[in-house]
Amino acid sequence: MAELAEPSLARTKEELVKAFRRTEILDAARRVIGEQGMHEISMDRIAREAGVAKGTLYLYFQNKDALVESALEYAFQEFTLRCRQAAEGASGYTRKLQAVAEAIVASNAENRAFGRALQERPDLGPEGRSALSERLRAQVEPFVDFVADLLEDGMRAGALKPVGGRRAALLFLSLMRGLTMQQLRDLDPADTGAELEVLLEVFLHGVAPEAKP
Amino acid sequence: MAELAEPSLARTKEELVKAFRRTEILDAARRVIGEQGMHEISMDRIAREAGVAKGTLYLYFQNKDALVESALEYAFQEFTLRCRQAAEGASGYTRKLQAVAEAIVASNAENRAFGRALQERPDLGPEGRSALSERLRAQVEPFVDFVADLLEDGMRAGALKPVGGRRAALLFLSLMRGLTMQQLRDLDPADTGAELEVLLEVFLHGVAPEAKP
Amino acid sequence: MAELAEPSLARTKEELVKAFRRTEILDAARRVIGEQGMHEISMDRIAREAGVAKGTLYLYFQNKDALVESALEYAFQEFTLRCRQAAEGASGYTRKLQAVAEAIVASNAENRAFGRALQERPDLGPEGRSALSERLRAQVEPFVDFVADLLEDGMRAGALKPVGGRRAALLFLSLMRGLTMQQLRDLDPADTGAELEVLLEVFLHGVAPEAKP
Amino acid sequence: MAELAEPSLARTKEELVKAFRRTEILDAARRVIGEQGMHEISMDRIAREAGVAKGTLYLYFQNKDALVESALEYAFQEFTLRCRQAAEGASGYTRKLQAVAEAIVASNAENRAFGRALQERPDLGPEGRSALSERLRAQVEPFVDFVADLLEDGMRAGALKPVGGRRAALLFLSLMRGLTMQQLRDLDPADTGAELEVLLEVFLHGVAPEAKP
DNA sequence: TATGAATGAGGATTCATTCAT
DNA sequence: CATGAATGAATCCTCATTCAT
Repeated sequence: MAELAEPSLARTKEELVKAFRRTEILDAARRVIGEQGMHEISMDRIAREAGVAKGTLYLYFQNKDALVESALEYAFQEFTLRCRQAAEGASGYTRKLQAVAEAIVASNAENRAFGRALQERPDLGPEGRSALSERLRAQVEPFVDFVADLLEDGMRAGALKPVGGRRAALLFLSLMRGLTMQQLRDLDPADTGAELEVLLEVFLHGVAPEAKP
Repeated sequence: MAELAEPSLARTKEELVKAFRRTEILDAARRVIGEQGMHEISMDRIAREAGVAKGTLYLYFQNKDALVESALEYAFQEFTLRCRQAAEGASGYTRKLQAVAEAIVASNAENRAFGRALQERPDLGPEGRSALSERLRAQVEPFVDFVADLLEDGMRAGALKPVGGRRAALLFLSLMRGLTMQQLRDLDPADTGAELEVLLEVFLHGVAPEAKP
Repeated sequence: MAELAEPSLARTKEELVKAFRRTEILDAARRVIGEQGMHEISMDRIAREAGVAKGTLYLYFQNKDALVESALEYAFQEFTLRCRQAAEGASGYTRKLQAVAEAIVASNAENRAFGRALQERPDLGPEGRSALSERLRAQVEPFVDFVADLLEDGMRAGALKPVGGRRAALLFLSLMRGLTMQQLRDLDPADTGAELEVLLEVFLHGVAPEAKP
Repeated sequence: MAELAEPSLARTKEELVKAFRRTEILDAARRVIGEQGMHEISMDRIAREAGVAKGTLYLYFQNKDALVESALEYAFQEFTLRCRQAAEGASGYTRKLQAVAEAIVASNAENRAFGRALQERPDLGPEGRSALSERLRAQVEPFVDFVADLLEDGMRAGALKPVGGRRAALLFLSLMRGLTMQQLRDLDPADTGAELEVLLEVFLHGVAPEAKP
């Protein structure tokens, strides 16, 4: 019986190894992207970072585009998951929002690739609907929707103006992106919390002083 | 006399011609950046667009990076000027802010290079303080300050919460960048106005419904 | 006893299996050569066609050149055998020649590898006396001699001008190669018979002494 | 007036230089093909042989295929021209044929590329109708026709059996190809003349109607 | 000063071959 | 023995930069 089981076990083991290697490469690619940006990376550099030969990359990915794309997808998946988990772990619409915001900040602090990708995606714009774009968009859209749903829950609860969940989500994410880029550039991690607080305050209540009736 | 004057005139004329050529090249580069993005451009393409030989580019710029950098600087200068003029042409802090926002949107609609640059700058981040970064930052900072001043005027007049002009400016510009990127990607120009209105509303008053006393 | 016998039997069996595998690989290689030509084939493709792993090929052949060479040798052997059998099955010099010609045409129709090899051998020429060349020549020469003998039989019987069997054989085979290549390229199989008839007519009546009544 | 003429002169000079370079590269490619065959050549090798940088090749040819194709075309053109001139310089159908045969032999002796190409063309066969094939075929067909016309002239004069000029031409060229390959391989140049004589003898008396006394 | 032909370093990709399992 | 993942040398091609004219 053990003998019968072995092949399937072996197959599973090999698949695990294969999946592990793939992930190692994606991790390496993510690191390189984080350091050099999406546009300056070379297969050589990724291979060195991953500790494999150049040719090996082509065993796991059809070509450079596919590899980069997968790496971004992978980075984004992790990022998304983290944000969703953060939201689940909090109760109340405002706290959920704050949790997501903190997850974004933390993700970015640990892994620059996502911030880079957010910053550099070259495939936006009408002429840029490349294959790369398609797969990434398939990741980005659900995430925007997730934030939008979060905000719409708040609206329904009367905690939010009815500006439309998706619009509000995009505005919120724009603000977060700005913070992310400050982080990438020069922000002292210690200050990020304070900045985030201001950001949420402004998002929720605006910069104008409250009208006194 | 004409003969004596000519050399100096010629020199002046030559300088004019030289400056003109430089601008022509920068314009061409800006167009190419707008079309293909910062990372896909080639010296060949710029030369063709500018109607000069490839070698000529190196008479006016030390290398590709310097040329691209100058082109972005140039695009940014024009953009900045336009925003300042818009602000000057409006009275009252809120109207000034709106005017600036409209100038940003219009700039972007007419010239994609600036939006592209905003989107793709690969040189941010601590390790990315390349020569390119330095010069651009020298442009970006004063512009942020300009917006910050605008907002601080509002604060002083009681029209703004005291969140700090610079912080408020960065938040505002983050929101504007989000809109800019939507524009680049797919936004119907007709809708941009509506989106802008929502954006300003949120920036000023937030998404939370006003507290009812 | 069975146990004692087994090892030798096993060895024999293994040898059979080994020989069989070898032949399978050669067959696969021949098919691939027939489809893609000698120069476009890859070890990968051969392995896939043979249904074995790439590494296995190296258990049976030292390297790609040796494998390709053996495959051509193998194809040529079969071809040669077929021609010899065709000659044996016919009586009379003219009929034998015709039978050989038909065997060549048929071989080529069924298996393009030989025609391909004939067409593409890159190793001819003084500087090209590669290892590949040597082994193939060891196959080609006897075949030319076989045709030469056939023709010399005819000469001896007075049915042929005394131009020398080997020369005549080479001329005959040149003509046949031309027909083979027409076949490879575009010849309608139905027309091949007619072309062959013309070919033999030209060859025979050129070399046959004029009949003096 | 001289000044007006100059630019056009300069242009002509540059064009000459350009054409010269192109020819130099084609010559180099032809040499390399002659030495290593069509399939083993690399752009590196051609560049070295031509004494230019690798990149330079791409100024004159779009890619490797285009270069190889042009080189074969070039080699074939020269070959064709030589054969036609040989035919014009001789009178009488038999002498013309002999002159062409000698031109073929001489071409091949001086320049192996043509023989190689004849030997290796990988683009024959139904599946091989590549772009390369098209251009080469456009060269080969007229040459076959030229030989066919020559032979048909002989037929009309009664010096040839009516087997069809094109068929006869293909048979003749098959025989010549055989001789060419012998040359490439090992034939002593001194013997080539004798072989050629036999070849013509066989070809002619095969196709010539039998003299009826 | 302007040109654009020439350069060659650099990058993506393929594939024969090896070797640990 | 058989496997097929891993390797890395080899190859095509691009493009920023130089320099003779």
